Amino acid sequence: MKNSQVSQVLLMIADLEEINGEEAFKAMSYRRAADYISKMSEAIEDTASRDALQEIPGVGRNIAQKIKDIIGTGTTKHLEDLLTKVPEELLELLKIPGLGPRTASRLYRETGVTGIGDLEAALKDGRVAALKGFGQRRVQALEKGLHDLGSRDRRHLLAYAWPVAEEIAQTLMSCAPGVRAEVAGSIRRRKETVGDVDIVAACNEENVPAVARCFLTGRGIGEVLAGGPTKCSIRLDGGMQVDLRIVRMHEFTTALHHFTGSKEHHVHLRGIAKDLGLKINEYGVFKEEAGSAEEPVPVKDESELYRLLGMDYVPPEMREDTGEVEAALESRLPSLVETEDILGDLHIHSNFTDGIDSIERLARAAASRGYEYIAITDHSKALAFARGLDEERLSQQAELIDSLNKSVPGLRILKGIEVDILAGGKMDLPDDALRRCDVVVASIHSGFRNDQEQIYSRLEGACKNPHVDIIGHPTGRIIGQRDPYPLDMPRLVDLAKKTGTVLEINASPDRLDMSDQYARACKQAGVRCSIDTDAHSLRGLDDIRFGIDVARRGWLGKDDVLNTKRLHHLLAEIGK
DNA sequence: GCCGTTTTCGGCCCGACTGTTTTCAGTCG
Repeated sequence: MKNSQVSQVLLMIADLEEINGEEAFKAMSYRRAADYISKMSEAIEDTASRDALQEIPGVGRNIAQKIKDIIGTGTTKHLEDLLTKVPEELLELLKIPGLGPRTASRLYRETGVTGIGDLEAALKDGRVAALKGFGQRRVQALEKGLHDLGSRDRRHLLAYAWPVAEEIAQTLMSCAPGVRAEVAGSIRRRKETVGDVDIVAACNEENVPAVARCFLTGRGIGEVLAGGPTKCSIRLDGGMQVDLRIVRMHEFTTALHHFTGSKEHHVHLRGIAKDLGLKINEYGVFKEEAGSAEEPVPVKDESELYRLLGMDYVPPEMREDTGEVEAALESRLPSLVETEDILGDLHIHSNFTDGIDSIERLARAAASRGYEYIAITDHSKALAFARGLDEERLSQQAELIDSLNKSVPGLRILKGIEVDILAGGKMDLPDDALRRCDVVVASIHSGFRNDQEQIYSRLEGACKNPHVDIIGHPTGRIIGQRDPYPLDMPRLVDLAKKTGTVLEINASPDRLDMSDQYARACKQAGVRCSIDTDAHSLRGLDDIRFGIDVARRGWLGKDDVLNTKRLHHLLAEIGK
C-alpha cells in the first residue's frame, strides 16, 4: 500500500464527512494528515511497522488506527459506514468547480441527485433551479462545469502511468529467461498525459505463453480485454488500459520504434523510406524488390534504423513530426538537455510555509543529488492559507540561510521568495524586501478569472519589476483540473524577451507549466527557461525529471536552461 | 479529528470572491 493510496482513502473520508454534515475542521484533520502522508519520504507501511504513525503531524490515535486498517485491508470501517449514508458517486460532483460539499449534500437531500447523470437530469427538468439560493447564474455555472467535466478526456498523468508501466515491464523480463521488455508509446515520448500504456516485449517462440500469462495475471488487473499470442490487453483497477505486443527477438527494435510513435512521425519516415526503396513496419525494415520476395535488412538498434534512412538519431521525445525529421536529415537536431546538466533547483518550499521539510534537510538532500545550489522560495503573505512570509519572517529565514550556508558543505542555499503577483501587477512584498533576495520567482495564485488583458498587465508588472527574475508556472493550469488563466502566451514571451525575464518550466507533475510547445517558443525567441520542481518536500525534488522531459520535448538544450549554469554565471545572468 | 494546554476543552493557516443575498453562505487557494 503506497502513501498515495492511503492518502486517497483519507481524502475520501474527508469529503464524505463534509457532505455528511460534519464540521469542516474534522474533514480538515483528515486532509492535513493525507497531505503530509502524500509528501513524506518514508513509506507509510514502514512508519506503521515501527509503530510511529502518531509521530506524523496531524495523525492522532483515531487516524492512526484508520491508517493501520487501510494498510491491512484497503479500507476502514469508518469509511464503509459513511458510504452507507452518502453515495460514493456524490464525490464525483465535487470535481465541478464551485460545487462543494454543502451543495452536494443539498442536491442529494433536496433533489435526490446521487451522481453526475442525475445532476444533468435535475438541471434539465428545473429541479435545481427550484432550490432556494440557486439563481440563473449558479445554474449556468453548474451546467458549464458539468459539460467541461464530460469533455475532459480520461487521460492519466505521466507521473502516474510511467511507474506503473515500468513495473509491468520489469515483471515481464523476470517471467522467463531472455525476455526483453520496454515501455513504448506516449510514455516513452514523455507526453504530459497518457491515454493507454504500450509495452513491447520480445522473447523466443517457446516463451510466448509464459510472457502472456505473466501479463494477464499480474497485480491490480480489473479486466482482461484481449489475450492473444501477439497482443494482450488489460484494464487496470484504476481504469488505465495497458497493451502488450509480443514479438520475436529480431523484431524488437522495429517493434519498439513502431509502438513508440508518434503516428505522424512514422508516416513521415515511411515516405522517406519508400523513396529509398525501403519499407518499415513493426516487424522490420525491408528492401522492396519488384516481383520478388522482400529482403529483410538487419537493424541492431534505433540509431541504425535512422541511419538507414540517412538521418541522425531522433530521441523519442522529439518524434512528433514538428520539424524533427527535416532537422535529422540535415544533421541539425539540437543536443537536448540531460538530467546531469541540472546544477540546482530554483523553486522550493520549506516548512516556513506549506512545505514539510526544513531548509537544512532540503539542502542536504540537494547536496547529495550533486546540486551546486538551490533557492528556497517560500510563499509571500498573500497566501495566508500557506502561512506566506511577511518581511519579518523573510528576514528570519534569511538569517537561518546565512548560518546554514556556513554549515552545509558543497552547496549554496540562495535566498528566494515566490512572491504573489497581485491585482494590477503589484508584488505582494515591497521592492526593499525583494532586493534582498538572491532569486525572486513571481507567480499568480489568485484572480484566475481575470480577463486576458488583466492577466497580461499583472504579468507585465512582474516582468518589469527589476527584482523579479523568474515567472513561476506561467499559465496557472493544473492538468485535468484547472484550465490555464486566459493568457496570450506569445505576447508574454515577447515581453520576457524585452525584460530579460526567465520563464519557468514547473516540473510538478500535475502542472508541467509551461508546456513543451511554449518551451519551444521560448527557445525560438531566445528567452531563457528554468526547470524547477516547486517541491514541497524532499520527495518533490525528484520531480525535476518531469521538467527535463518537458524541456526535451520543447527541443531545449543545456544552454537554453538557466539552472544548468554554474553558480557565478547564474547570479550574473539574473543580475545579482 | 488533532493538538496543546490555561489538562479535558476550545481553537483549529484565513481572506477574497461570488452569487445570492439585504447580511451571508459556500467555495477556493
